[in-house]
Amino acid sequence: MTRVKPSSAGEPPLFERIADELRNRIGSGDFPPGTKLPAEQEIAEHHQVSRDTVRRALTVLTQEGLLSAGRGQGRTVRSHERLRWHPGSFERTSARKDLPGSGHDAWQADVIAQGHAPHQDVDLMIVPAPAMVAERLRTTPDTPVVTRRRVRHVDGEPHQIADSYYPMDVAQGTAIMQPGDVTIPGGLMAAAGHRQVRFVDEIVARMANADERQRLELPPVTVVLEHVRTGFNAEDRSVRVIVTVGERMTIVYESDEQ
Amino acid sequence: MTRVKPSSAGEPPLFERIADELRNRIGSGDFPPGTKLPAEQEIAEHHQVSRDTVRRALTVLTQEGLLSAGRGQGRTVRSHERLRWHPGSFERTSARKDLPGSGHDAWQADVIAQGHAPHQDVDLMIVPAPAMVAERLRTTPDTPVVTRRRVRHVDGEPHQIADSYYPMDVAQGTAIMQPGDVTIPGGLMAAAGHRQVRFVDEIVARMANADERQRLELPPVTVVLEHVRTGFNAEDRSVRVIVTVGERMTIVYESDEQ
DNA sequence: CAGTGGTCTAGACCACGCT
DNA sequence: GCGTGGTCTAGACCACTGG
Repeated sequence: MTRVKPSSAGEPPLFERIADELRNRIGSGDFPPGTKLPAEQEIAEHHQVSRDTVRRALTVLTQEGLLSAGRGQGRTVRSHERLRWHPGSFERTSARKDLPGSGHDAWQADVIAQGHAPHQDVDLMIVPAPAMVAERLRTTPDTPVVTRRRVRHVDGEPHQIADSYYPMDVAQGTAIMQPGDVTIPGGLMAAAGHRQVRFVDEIVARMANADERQRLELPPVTVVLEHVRTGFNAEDRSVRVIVTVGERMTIVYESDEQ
Repeated sequence: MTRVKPSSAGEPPLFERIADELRNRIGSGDFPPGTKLPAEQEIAEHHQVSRDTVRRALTVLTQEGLLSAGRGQGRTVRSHERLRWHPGSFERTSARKDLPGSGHDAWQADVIAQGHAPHQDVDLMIVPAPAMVAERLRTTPDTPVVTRRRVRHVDGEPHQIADSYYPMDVAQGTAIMQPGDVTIPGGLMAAAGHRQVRFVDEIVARMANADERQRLELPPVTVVLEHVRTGFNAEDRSVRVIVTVGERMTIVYESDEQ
């Protein structure tokens, strides 16, 4: 049944119809998350099409984030839950959310509130500034900058990258240079004597690059959200850039209530 | 030259190396926007691989938004300019940006400021509420709602979709029901007697669906940004949902200066 | 080692745009 | 109508995972 007719007149191509059918069955709960799909061969015989046609359908669904991939593993329906992230409240309410001594920053508190377990790995490095960062820190590309590279995990799975970049002179001799996952009440910027009084956020959708695919353990050709926050101090100098990249997350901004 | 070696040991697959090479040549200005690439056959012969392998490389680049596609048209390098959109300022500064009688709303002013020509098509319809909208308007799916469906063009090309949804009782008998591209100083909500005092924005990256591909004239499998704004009135009732979907745009939020 | 997905080929036919 | 990209097939071989 559900037999797909060979490329009939005018209508959408075979692989697209197969993709649509599978997408519907996933969406309708027919194939709940965790379900292992039949092998490509099997689906091909079932629909009376070539294996390659089935592969094209499955590739589309994989790129949409609905299926996992992997040699020798078969294909599994992924959970489609999206974690909500509130970058707007990160700075403003940090004083309230950072329970002193609790060891939880605003992101971790946010994840816990959504019923999941957060965890992050942090690497402290000095690197030549990537072009995008250099531009925002108003310096020349390849100038050395301090970066704290974070991979944030949720329930043990890598979930988002959050790399922050500081000019050398800002970071030098402050808590910013402290390695590991440190939580400082009031935030690293304040500890460094640079109160962040203003920020600009830029949000973009794009494909993950090779580095991101590796750090987040993503299949090839995956869509990610990129959020770049540039922070300015009281002298209106940009003193920090935070690049956050994640798949399957929802960024949430709420207007100030009045 | 630039001859790709046949699938050698351990290293990345052929099609990926070809994709990387072309991506670099595009990025380095070797193939500036507007350049027409050689035909698939030609590239295949040049690299001594099958046409299918070349197609896979080109498909990746197309999905990354670097190339245009199309039967009988060849492949062209697309402009990679991203338009900046400031949804945060849309509501707050609308009073300043809506020059009375100028016929320009905040979005149009934003586009003009970036040196481009805006234009929008508006359709007024009454439709059953899509699940996502129903949820945010706190009603049941398929309840009739009023929608103003916009396609916003930049320099004559479709650029983003901006569909707003209102509960029937809110829209009834107000300027919201006025067809066409109307610009009302102060905004439609105010004209309808519902001052929007608070909003929640949700931002997601995903693949374009069939409807969006058609309205925005996108190739299959394209990444889009989706921005959903839910507006609340003084009684904290959600009275409007605006769904904005666009490719190659940057969403910008700026913190309030102090 | 059996089964699965990932890469690659060679060829066929179709649909569409351009000139 | 020619040249282009889009779909589809059949088959080969490889790389990885799991029992």
